[in-house]
Amino acid sequence: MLSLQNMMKRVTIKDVAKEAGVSIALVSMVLNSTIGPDGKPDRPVRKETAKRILRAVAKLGYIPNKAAASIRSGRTYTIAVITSDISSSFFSEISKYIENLAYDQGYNIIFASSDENPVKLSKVVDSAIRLGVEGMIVVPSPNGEATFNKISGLEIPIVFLERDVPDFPKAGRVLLDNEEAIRLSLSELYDSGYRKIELLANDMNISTIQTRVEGYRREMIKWGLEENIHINYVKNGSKANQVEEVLRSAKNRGAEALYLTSNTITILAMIAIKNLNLKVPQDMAFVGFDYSPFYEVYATTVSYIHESAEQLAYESFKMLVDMIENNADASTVVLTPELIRGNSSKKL
Amino acid sequence: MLSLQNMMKRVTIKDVAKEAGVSIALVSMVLNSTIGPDGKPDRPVRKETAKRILRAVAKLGYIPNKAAASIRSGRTYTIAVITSDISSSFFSEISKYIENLAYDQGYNIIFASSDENPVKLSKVVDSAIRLGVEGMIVVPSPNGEATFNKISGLEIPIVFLERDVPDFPKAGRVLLDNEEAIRLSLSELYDSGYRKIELLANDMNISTIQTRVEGYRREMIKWGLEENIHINYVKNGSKANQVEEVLRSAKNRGAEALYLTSNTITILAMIAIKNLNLKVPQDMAFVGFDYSPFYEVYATTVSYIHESAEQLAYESFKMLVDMIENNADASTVVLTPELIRGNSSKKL
DNA sequence: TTGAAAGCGGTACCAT
DNA sequence: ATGGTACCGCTTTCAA
Repeated sequence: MLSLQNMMKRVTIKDVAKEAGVSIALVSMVLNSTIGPDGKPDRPVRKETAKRILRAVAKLGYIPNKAAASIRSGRTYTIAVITSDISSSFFSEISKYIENLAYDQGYNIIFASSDENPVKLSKVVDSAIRLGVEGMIVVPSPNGEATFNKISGLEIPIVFLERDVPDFPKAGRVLLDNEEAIRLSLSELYDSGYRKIELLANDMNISTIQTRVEGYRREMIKWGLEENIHINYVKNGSKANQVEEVLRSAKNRGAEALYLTSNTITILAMIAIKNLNLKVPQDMAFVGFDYSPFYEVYATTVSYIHESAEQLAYESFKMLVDMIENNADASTVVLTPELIRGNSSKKL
Repeated sequence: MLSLQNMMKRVTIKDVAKEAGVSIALVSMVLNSTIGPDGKPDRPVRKETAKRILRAVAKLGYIPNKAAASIRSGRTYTIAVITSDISSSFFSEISKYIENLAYDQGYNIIFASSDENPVKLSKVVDSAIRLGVEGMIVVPSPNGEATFNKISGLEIPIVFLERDVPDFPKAGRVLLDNEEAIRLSLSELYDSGYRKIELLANDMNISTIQTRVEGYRREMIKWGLEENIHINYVKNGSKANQVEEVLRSAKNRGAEALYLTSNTITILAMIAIKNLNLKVPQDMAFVGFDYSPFYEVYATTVSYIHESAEQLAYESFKMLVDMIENNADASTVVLTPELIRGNSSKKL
């Protein structure tokens, strides 16, 4: 029966109308009617007719053209999800959850990566706008303010995920309680007896990192360990061997433990530690940031700050849809991190 | 200046035409003109006028509505990429390459995961069709034939990536030379002195796995090792502890090495081996399938069959675009695998 | 309960 | 080199 469709032009609403012997307006009505809370369709159509139309739809294999629908209705039911890198395990996990949520609610998702690059960000955002996205969930990359301004200027709702951009009243936010994350991470190391705790961070202009760096400084000072403060920046996009250099120096000056400030940097540090043949936690202890499946194959079980990808996905999607459909005000959701204990931060 | 746009309706081609004092037809022309090989625009428009139009575009911040364009032109410049799981490292790497290629050529990509589930596959495909994709790159999941038939029935070009579906003349294919992959993998183990080589595979109804299983059997027989043939199937979606069970039995019957048939199964095996405290390669040698960043954090360097994600992405995208734009016939590209040697298959 | 027709934002053809 | 206008497939009044 599929062969009937072969070589035929795509079937349109007109074809369905003709087949069912009704007007195209009626077909549209029937196809867009939903069952209301009272159990009946929300459109006044005779059951008979509706059935005839549905039969025609099935017979012809009609698939509505969303583009056509959207230009008239003004709705595209499409949102963009822009992370720094869809191929990163943490963000791709979030993406997957969002994808599934969207599916269930009839939204389409456009995924894109900013590559932490403002030019690329601007390009992908433009493309999303051309496609008519109704909202965006974005993991802000450095120096993206101009682009975010553009989005706001077009009145497109935006939700910042996992990283904040200051002075942006119109954006929703789903963030981690960074102060708590810092406390959890550093206390774990401190309580295990480590004192020479160094920080490792990506050298990126995003507020999340700044907060984490400041928090580190504050905690260390609180413990009277200002002497031991060492903040190591690694250039964004660095490979493991560059991190090895950093760790070698740290080790030379007696570093015992690492406070890691992001998932990316955690993985790089793990590789560097392995390549330097350092034993964990004896030669170098650490608490990582965010779960990664990489941990499963690592020689030592990893302690890390856990933020739920599923919750991040759920909150951001819900907030965005609320902004789109109910014109809800931008709000901020702060998630509480959790410490997962492995051997990488164990007391010696 | 952005504030000018605030609270304004989205600017359309009409506004640009008015601002520039020309007709909308001309605006469309100018915006769609490309620079030909002779260095001049391929549309006859006076430079002066063109400049004026472009200025108006910039001033108003005009962004064309692709949906509107597509319903008239019939082109959406959108393709779907459907892998088994975008959050898997191998496929997300491929996805990223395709994304970048698409960008450069003005195509938009819709990503989706089939979750190796025919029902989910059918859903994501329907949604892609509604969005008007002009072609699809798909990693075939088990029992997807009905869905692939539907796509073909609609005359939508399709390229199968990395896995084959037999009896599908209309689909393009970008595959690995499986015979060569099998030879490379098994010879490496054989040449290193391993004889009790067992196979580990996902229990999935896809031809790629069948081919690899048959190849294993053939090679083992060729070496007079039919006694040692052991094919271990692991249910799709299994966790590492289920693989541990399998490996425990294998070890008990004296298995020395594993021939791994996919990236997923490789990672599961690596985790299981680690959890069982087996030394690699002394207690258990293996050759993995496809690169994964996971290898970087593993205690042993990993030997694996390498297929280039970049090449896979390039070939499949190129083929699909050729089918879309030039009505090219479906063809098959077979990529040659390479063996990357690590210590996991070293001679003892 | 149903149909006619306007119109969404563009593109493509035909005139000029 | 430029403009007029039909038209793409659908939704949305409005009238019947």
